[in-house]
Amino acid sequence: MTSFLSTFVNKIDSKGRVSVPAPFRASLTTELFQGIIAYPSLAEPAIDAFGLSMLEQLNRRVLDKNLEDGEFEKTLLGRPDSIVETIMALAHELPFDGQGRVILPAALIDAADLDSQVAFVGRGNRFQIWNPSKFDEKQNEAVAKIRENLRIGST
Amino acid sequence: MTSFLSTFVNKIDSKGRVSVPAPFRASLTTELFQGIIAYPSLAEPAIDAFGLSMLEQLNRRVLDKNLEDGEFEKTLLGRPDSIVETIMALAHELPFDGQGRVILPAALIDAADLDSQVAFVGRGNRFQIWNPSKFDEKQNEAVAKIRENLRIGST
DNA sequence: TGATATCCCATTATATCCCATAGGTTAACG
DNA sequence: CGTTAACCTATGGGATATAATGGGATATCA
Repeated sequence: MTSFLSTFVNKIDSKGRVSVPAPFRASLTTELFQGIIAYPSLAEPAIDAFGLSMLEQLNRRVLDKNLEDGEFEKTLLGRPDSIVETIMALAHELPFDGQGRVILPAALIDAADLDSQVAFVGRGNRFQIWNPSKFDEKQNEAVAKIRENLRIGST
Repeated sequence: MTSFLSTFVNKIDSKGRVSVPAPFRASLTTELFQGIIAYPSLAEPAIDAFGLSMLEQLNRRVLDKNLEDGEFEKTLLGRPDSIVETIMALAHELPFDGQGRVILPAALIDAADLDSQVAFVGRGNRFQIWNPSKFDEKQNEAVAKIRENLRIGST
């Protein structure tokens, strides 16, 4: 099972390139497509990302479901509101260059409000890309909330 | 598994030609027919498209289903009202030119209300061609709906 | 033979390849 | 045990390749 851990902050260079942290790349060495799938998070101001096989798993599940229902028409018609279809349209295939960098498309830069530096945040089976200062805030809030709950629970 | 991802906006030139995005063409390199199958979406103001092998796969499944149901008459007599057969009649084979472009027939231009620019929208196992501004609306609605569901689900 | 579609070549912006360097870490070795 | 060597990661930049697009010339068809 591929697994993304820890947080790394890297620079976006003048050509828009940014190094994917080596430990994350190491989790993707077995992927056929050497690169990442990335799309704007629908829940947060960040980019969600993982390897191609994760996406294909999603895709195959949709197709299999249609076919096993005998509803192959759905493959033709699509389901305009399906989450998977919406994400397919938003997702980008970002290949690694020889040095393990990717170029983030403008749409993703905007969605996560990225600047010169980006934070790669491990989330287990996927990872996220954040504006480092926004992530700090988010993280502090999350930690505070957990501590608050612990405090209440322990009294 | 061929898979169409992301959204690309390209121009229709004065001769009616439009480049199919290189990543989509790359997903079709193994196809016998070098081009796309395209038909007006029955669900949305857009063009649905994929490679020939996907069409053949669907065709085969319809035939198999008729035969295993013992409904041989359907194969011989046809079911003019079946979705698959209706789409067969609406579909166009659009070959790539040397530069990977296709010419969209007037019927498809009309169906999707296309103008000088078109959006190629990856949908996993197929892709769509939209008027870019109409697609923006559609996509924004879809994202808003998903966010709404997330918000409700998380409370 | 006129209209439409196909082939071929040119152009420009962008992305990719390749090489180079700096810093840090690990390995090797006297 | 300390010093040197080898390596890897992140980063930078010049040269090259590719994608999208435009347009002239040729072929095809009714």
